[in-house]
Amino acid sequence: MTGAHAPHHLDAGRDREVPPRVGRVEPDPPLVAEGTTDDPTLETIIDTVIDWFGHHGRDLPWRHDGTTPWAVLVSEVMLQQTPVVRVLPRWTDWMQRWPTPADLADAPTAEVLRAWDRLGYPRRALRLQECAQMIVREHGGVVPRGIEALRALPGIGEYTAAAVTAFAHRERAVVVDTNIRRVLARSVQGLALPAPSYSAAERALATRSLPPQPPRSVAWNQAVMELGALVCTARSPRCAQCPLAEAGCAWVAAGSPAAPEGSRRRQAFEGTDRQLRGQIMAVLRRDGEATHAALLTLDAADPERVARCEASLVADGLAVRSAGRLRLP
DNA sequence: AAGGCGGGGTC
DNA sequence: GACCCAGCCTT
Repeated sequence: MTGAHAPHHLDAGRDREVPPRVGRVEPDPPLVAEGTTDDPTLETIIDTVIDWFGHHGRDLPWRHDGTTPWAVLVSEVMLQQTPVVRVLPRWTDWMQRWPTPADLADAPTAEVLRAWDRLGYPRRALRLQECAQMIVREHGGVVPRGIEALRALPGIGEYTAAAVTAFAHRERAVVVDTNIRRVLARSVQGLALPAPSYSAAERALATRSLPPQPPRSVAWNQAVMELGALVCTARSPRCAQCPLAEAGCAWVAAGSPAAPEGSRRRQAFEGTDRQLRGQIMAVLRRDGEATHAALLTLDAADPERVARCEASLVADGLAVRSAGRLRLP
């Protein structure tokens, strides 16, 4: 890490001169890579969004020049379903404590779970440590290159493999997260929101939208994700501040139609096993262990549920039984 | 394709 | 109180 605190435009600035204005300011590279396009509207969108990122992108620490591929991978895992602001302090502490895969591989798992704190989905912490161990054992302690090798690591799926390829290795990758899905759904497809489940058609659209070569592809990955996070948000999109509103956004052009009345029932959380598991893990993080009797007080009305959750935590490797108590592994 | 899996901020 | 968040994994 250089320690530099260059304001904004970190990645775009490093990868490519930011175009001074909307529109094409230089010829594109030959369209050799699969999934590229010569659609002028799409080209305008790409240049516009990259330019916007140069001025408005956040100065996030894992974007700093010199951040190791491992540190980028850790950030991506932490960011799986957890907002940036909550990840920031945990990531900083984590990387200071365990800077390399070998460091994390050798750490006591109980300490790993404690350091994960309340980021949620603590199975991710277990998988991250397993991931570090696999990197040490099978890749000489170095984060491997290539989507296939990355996806073989525990906890690394399609998105994270692509994100590590783009943001750590600076190679071309089809990165599609919830932000990018939403920006493409609106700006290209004219939809208020993407469909609930990710489709092959969306993957094809993202592939088609991706510039043919790095560093421009990487700048696009980063910029479009940031636009979705800061401007083209799920709930109240800030279209007045959006560089695409008058540069070809299909949704705005269509009059920003509302989403069809969605009956997507979300899972409830109150009263679920997921909630109780979280409460049990909070006790274990604090005390290291707990008796069954103590855990029963978390839901005195339903001892079966407590027992079920304890058992599932053990089955997941998040806790172990020892001397009649539940404790961190 | 659907459902489980945390936790907290926001509207 | 419902919705959302740089998803992954199993069924």
